[in-house]
Amino acid sequence: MGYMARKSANGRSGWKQDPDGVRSNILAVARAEFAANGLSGARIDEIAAKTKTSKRMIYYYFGDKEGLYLRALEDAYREVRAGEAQLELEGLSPRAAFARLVEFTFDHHHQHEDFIRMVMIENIHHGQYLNGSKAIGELNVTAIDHIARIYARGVEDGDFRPGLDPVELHWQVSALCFFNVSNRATFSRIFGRDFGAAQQLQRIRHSTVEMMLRFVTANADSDGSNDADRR
Amino acid sequence: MGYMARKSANGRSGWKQDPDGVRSNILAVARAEFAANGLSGARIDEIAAKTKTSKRMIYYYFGDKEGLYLRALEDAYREVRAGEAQLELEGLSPRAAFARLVEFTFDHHHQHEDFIRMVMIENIHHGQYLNGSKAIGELNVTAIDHIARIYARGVEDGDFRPGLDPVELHWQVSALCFFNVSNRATFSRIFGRDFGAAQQLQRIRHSTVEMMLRFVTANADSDGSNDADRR
Amino acid sequence: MGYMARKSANGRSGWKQDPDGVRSNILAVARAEFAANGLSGARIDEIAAKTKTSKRMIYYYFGDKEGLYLRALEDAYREVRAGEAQLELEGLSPRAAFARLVEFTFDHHHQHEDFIRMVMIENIHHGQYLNGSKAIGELNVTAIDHIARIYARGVEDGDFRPGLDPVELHWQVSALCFFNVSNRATFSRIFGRDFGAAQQLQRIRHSTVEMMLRFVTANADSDGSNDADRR
Amino acid sequence: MGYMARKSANGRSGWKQDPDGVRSNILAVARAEFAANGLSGARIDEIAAKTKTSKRMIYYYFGDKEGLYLRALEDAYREVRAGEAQLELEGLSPRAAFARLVEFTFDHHHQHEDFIRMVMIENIHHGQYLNGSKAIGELNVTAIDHIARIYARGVEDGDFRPGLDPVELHWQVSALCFFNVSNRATFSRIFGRDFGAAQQLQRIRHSTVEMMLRFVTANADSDGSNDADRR
DNA sequence: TATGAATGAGGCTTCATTCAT
DNA sequence: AATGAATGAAGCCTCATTCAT
Repeated sequence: MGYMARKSANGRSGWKQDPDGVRSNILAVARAEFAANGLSGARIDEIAAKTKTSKRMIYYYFGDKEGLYLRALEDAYREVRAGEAQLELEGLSPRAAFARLVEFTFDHHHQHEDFIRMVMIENIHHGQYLNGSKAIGELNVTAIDHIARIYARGVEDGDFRPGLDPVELHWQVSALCFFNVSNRATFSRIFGRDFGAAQQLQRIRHSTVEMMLRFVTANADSDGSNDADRR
Repeated sequence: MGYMARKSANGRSGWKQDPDGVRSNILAVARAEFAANGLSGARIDEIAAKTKTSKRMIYYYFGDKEGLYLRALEDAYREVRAGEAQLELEGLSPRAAFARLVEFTFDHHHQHEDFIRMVMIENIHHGQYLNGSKAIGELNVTAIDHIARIYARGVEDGDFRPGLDPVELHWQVSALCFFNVSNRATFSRIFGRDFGAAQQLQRIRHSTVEMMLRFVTANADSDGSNDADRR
Repeated sequence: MGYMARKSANGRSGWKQDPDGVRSNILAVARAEFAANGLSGARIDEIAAKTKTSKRMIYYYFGDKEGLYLRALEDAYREVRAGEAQLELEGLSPRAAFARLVEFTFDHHHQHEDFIRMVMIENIHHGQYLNGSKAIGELNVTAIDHIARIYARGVEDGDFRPGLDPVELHWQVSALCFFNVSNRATFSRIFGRDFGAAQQLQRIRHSTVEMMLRFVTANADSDGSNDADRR
Repeated sequence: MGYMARKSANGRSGWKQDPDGVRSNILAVARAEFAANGLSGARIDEIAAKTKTSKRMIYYYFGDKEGLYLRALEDAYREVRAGEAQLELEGLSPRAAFARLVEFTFDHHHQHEDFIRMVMIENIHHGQYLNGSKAIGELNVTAIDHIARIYARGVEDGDFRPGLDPVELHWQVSALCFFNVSNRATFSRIFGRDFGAAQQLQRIRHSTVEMMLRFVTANADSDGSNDADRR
């Protein structure tokens, strides 16, 4: 729609040409294909076929397969981060906000399997494409903001124990939520249980929230953090 | 080594004929290559070149690329499970044993990056090869035993709260330990911090143990598990 | 020639781009190679080498070896049927027309050994490729027309006996004419006589016409068709 | 059974070894495979797998694939000729004997599809293997005897017209009977009729006999053999 | 006589990419 | 901006055959 405006602006509305539309169409198809098959597994021909345009246009706009992959990857991050930005937590208590954040992350990951898969694929490639990306830097700075703010409020209130690192908290939440999507296939196979089933999902979602809350909560007594406590 | 014995047994050590040796040599190379490049990214020619034998023998023993991949995957599971079986926890208290188990899992995953990558790759393929594996069933039955036993002892002692599912505990430990290896590349890039650095690793390892202990510990008071507690 | 016209039409005769020309060139070469060596005996490399274009184009236009084979087979049928359509029999008496048809078939088969060989090869493959062909249906509908018309006229005139099936007549003519080409090699070897020699060919051609005429001719007396007549 | 005798003769009946048995087992399997798939289409591995012995033995006994093929081809001829020798025609009238011979040939070909296919395949190869065979000469001399004798008797009786060539008669009978098996697949496909169906087979069998009888029968009047007769 | 292991050569096919308009 | 035709390089795999015992 943004590009529609631009199109009519140049007074050529009868035209078939629509650069931005073509680009985003290609990107959407590419992301799905890369997510489904990996970088080397995806086929340019297949992507082109599912596109509204031709194979030649992919090269015209993205240079080569790796260029297309990188753009699709960046795009996936962009969309997911935009979704996360919607989250409204300011009115809640630190505990409630933190719980909400974990639940949201859990659900969000669950709903964006393509994104999860793109990240898996990029890690398979040792993050080499992301390392070469200029665009990725600006995208993720804010990812840590939510959790840092909530945690700070919780510590201030005396509800959360001090000394924890927001990035590590984010790391832990990510691990618990990401794994549930990324490793579902093998885990389900090995343990003969469908980890994608609604009920199972609910149980794990609940445990995840609980686990994170227990981790940040300021205990009256021991904090369980030193080896002496193992006894 | 089994085949070495056989080889020296027939007194013809200058000889080529050694099926088991050839097979395991191929498998070792294949695992490394698949782990490094994925299924479609790995090259049979490359694998063959790094082998003591020829490309032809790969087909002789494994049929095709997918057959080789599956065997390499099964083999990776087999080796990792064998390593886990070494763990001695019986003499320890439940808390100490549980902590030890988590540390072990963390370290073990860290030391077996190829295995982690094989599992990632298999998940990229939606677990389709593992689903077709007959051998995988018997391999993972015992994976849950350790944790189930420790947890049971902890509950008995009153140290751990009852009502938790050992498979889910295993799932959580796995998530926290797996993610640290699998997503290190992208996470490091995005947050500008090296999550593979020794110090960082130690911090996360410690937090992981702590998080799991806090999760299972029977609290005198609140358990933080219900929504009402969020307030 | 169709494509030559197109080529000169755009005034760029030095040019490579000529899909139809490339396609038909490949098909012509492929037919010859398949006819000479069979489906598995023919080599894509060999076909490509004899082509004006590259091996890659074979796959571009025909998908795979079997696709190429099927098209070559269809093409062989198409050409032969087109040749048969040239036959002008309307001015002749039924006997003369029938004789002419048999002679034509005999000569035509003789002149199109590649076609004969393609049909042999396809029968070696149990007709499986032809069974999968959509194009073949429309090609052969008219094959029976000539003979049916002539036979009808002959019956009307009282020259031919009624009750015969045009398809079976066609079958018999085909058998006698086809075999002469298809089995010449073994027959010549076994009976120590060159069945491809001009004189021998003439004798057999003559006998074939005679045999067919005797078969359809309405006899005044006995028709030789029932067992009682064997005596 | 022949070789069993020889085996016990050498007093080694406890042995597994049985050269002739192994040989004939290989040959039987090979013939079936070659007949089914052609020379280049057949697989040595496949043949070996269906054998009671190993692939190595094929090379031990037959040298190479072509050697095996030639022996299988010769064997097929041998068996078929032996079957034909069983035919008893002496007590019948020339007409009845001739009819019987045609019927027999028709049925015999129908029942020995593998033989038909071997001959087709050998013709695809321009008879090159048969040309190199020493054994084939002695096998087929007698093939013409039956028909020559019957024809001579018929001419003597005045029943058959003189001047025909027994080899050509054999050629015509062969053509009509062979084609029915060899080209059944394509013919059925093209004319949408199952030429292998029992009823259809009976009709063609009957026509074939009739056609040959009409061809040899001495007519009172015209014989339809010269061009003048076409009018 | 018999055999499992091994193999070089060559087959078919796919892939990302560029050409020429 | 857009395109159908064309392609070199390289991938996977199969085959008949031989080796060494």
